Amino acid sequence: MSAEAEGAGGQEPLSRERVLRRALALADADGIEALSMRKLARELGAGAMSLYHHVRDKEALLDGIVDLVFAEIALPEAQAEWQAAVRAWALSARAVLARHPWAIGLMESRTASGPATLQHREAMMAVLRRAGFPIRRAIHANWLLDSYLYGFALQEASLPFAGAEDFAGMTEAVFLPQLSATEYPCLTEAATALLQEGYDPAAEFAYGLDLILDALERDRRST
Amino acid sequence: MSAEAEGAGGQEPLSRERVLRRALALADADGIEALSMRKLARELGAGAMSLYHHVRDKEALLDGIVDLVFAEIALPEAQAEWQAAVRAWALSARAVLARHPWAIGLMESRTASGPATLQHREAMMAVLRRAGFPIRRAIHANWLLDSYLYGFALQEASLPFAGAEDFAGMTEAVFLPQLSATEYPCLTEAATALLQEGYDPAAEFAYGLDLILDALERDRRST
DNA sequence: CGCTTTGCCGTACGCTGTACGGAATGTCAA
DNA sequence: TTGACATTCCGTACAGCGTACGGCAAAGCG
Repeated sequence: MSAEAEGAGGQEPLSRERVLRRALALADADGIEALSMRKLARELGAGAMSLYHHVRDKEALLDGIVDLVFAEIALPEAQAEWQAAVRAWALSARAVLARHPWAIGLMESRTASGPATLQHREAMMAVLRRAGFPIRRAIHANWLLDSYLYGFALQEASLPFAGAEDFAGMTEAVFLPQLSATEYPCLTEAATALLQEGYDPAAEFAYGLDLILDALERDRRST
Repeated sequence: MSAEAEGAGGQEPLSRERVLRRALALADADGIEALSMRKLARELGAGAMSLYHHVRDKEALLDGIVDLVFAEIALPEAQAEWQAAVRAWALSARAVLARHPWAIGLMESRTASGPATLQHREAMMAVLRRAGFPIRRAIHANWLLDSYLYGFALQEASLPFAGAEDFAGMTEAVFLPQLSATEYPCLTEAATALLQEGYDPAAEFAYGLDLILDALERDRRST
C-alpha cells in the first residue's frame, strides 16, 4: 500500500499538488519513460484530460516534479562554516538524486528552473559570498560544485547495478568476461581492484567532493 | 544542403553506418526527441521497417549514435605529460558534448557502453597509471574528471541561450526582471556581474578543470 | 530448374500527447 | 427562484509513435 490505494473512483478532488505527487511516485516506481498522462490519470481515478486543468502540458508536469525533487535537498545552512555547509548540501543532494535517478537526465531539456531550484542556487551563493569568495570566484565555485554533483549523479544513475552486492556479482559475471584483458588492461585491473575492496558510491562521491572543497579553499585564500 | 539531399529514392543501399550517421545528423538538427524511426527512414528514402535489418531496436540505434559522439572526442595522448593529456582530452570532450547536447541526457538510461566509450576509459586510465597514480587513486581521479565533464556539459546544455550574445539579451530581458532582487539578492548580483564581463562556457570549464588538475596532482604527490 | 537466404516494406496493433466540444457542478446577481 | 457564468471533468478523435508479422523481389547455390 504505497500512498493511498484508490484503484477505482477518486474521492478526493484533483489538485496540482496531488497530480504532481502522484506523478513523482509513478516516475520513481516505473521510470520516467513509463509515466504517461493516461496512466497517471488512471492512477488518480480520473480521466486523462482532467489533468490538463491542473497542468498546462506534460512538459509543465515534468518541470513540476523536477522541482519537487529539488525541494527534497537540504538547503545549505547560512551560519555554518562554508565547507561544512557545502559538504552537507552536496551529500544530501547526491542521496536525493540517487533516489530519483530519472530527474538528472530530465534537467538537460528543462530550461526553466522552479522556485525550489532557484532557492538552492541563492542559498549556495549566499554561503560562498559570506565565506569571502569574491563574486566571480563564487560563480566559479558554484559551477564547479554543481557540475561535479550532476555529473556524479548521472554516472551513478547509469551504472547497471543498484547496490554493492549487485556490483560484485555483475562485475564477476558480466564485465570481466567480456572485457578483453589484452585490449583493456587498465580497465580490467580497475575492475578487479574494485571487486576486491567493494564499491560504495557515497564514499566515492565524498572523496572527490573533499578534493574539490580543498581546492576551492585554496582558491579563496589566494585573493 | 546538409549532408546529401536524397529526398526521394535512396539509391545507395542502407547500412548500419549510414543509418547511424543519418540519425546523428537528425538528432543534431532537430533534437533527440524529434528523432523517430519513421522520420529517419523517410530521410533515407526507405520504409520504416527496413531500418530494423541494420539495428535491433531504437534503443540500439541510440546506443550507436552515442558511441559515434564519443568517437569524436580526442583520445588522451599516452606519451604526453599527464596534466596536459587530460586537459586536452577534457577540452575536446566538452566541445563535442556542446555540439551534441542531447547525448548527455541519453547516457543516463544507456547502461551498455560502446567500443569508443570503452576505448576512452581505457586510455584515460592508462595515462593516470603511467603518471604514477596508484590504482585506487586513478579510479578516483577518473570518476572525478568524468563527473565534472558530464555535469558541466549537462548544465551547459540546459542553459536557455546558445552563445555569448544570446546571453546578454536573455539576462537583461528575461532573468533580471523576473528575479526578485529582494528574494534572490545573490543571484541578481551574480547575473549582473556576468552581464558586465560576458560569459564564456569554455573559459568557465577551463577554470574548474585547472582547479581539479591541481588538486589531483597534489593527491598524486602525497603517496 | 528449384531452393533458401537476404534486404526491403505495407499493414496493423496498441500506445502516446492533446485539441475540441460537451456535461456536470458550484457561485453569484437579479 | 431563476438565469448566467465559471470551473472542473471527461469522451471522442487525430496524428504520430515503436515494432510484430507476413509478403515480395532479387541473389546465391545445389
